[in-house]
Amino acid sequence: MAYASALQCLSDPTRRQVFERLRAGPQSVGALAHGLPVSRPAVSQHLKALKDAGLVLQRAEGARRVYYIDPQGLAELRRWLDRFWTDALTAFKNEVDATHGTRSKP
Amino acid sequence: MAYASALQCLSDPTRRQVFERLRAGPQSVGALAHGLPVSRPAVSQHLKALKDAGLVLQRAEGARRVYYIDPQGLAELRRWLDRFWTDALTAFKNEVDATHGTRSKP
DNA sequence: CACTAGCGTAAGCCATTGCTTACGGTAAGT
DNA sequence: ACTTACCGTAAGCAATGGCTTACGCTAGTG
Repeated sequence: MAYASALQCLSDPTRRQVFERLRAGPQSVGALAHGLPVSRPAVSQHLKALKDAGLVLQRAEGARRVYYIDPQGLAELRRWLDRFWTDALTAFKNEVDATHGTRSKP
Repeated sequence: MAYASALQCLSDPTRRQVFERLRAGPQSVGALAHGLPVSRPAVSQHLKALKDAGLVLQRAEGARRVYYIDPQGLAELRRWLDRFWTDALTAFKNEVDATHGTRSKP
């Protein structure tokens, strides 16, 4: 259940901002910090959290570290949400049928 | 951007547990609290948060309040994630093409 | 009209956490 | 080799947030 850490990561607005900036493509830490309302170490910590959650990957490019989105992390989150979605919909439909058509508690 | 509050809601493990219990179908507050490792008021507060985030709905059934999942909240979260997913994939593919095939910076 | 069941809300406490400053360590440039 | 750029980590702090106990209110029941 890695979606738990992913959800917790994406709950923080600043961290989500970092993640969304990565959506356009790979970026270095400094480039990410430039334009965000927090310091560079803060961005670094957010990136570590995102990496631990399996949402981003990293490659060294000289002295700078370039981060980019890990599709697998997003995929797992999507699977969880999709499963949840279908389950909730069937439960919803069942409830409508039970309440509407016949008696709900025989 | 209501997905923000939805994400923050689902980040807490206990609150997510409450939400997942609702996946099977509508339930009252007491029924939800029974079996969870927290007190009933705690569950009540979680339900309020989920309701404010647009993830659950409520109906009065005599003295008891029955909560159930709001498909719309899930739908919005799904839309956000899907959009993110496609964007990230195209960026990923573009990067692979640029790094692999031709020059990345003309 | 009491009395109970079922919830929501308020106040308070404690843990978590996000941010900053400060420091250390590696890579590139001169 | 010295300096600069770039980054991760540690420590410390202030704020957020989840849980509990206590209280008040409404809906049924005798």
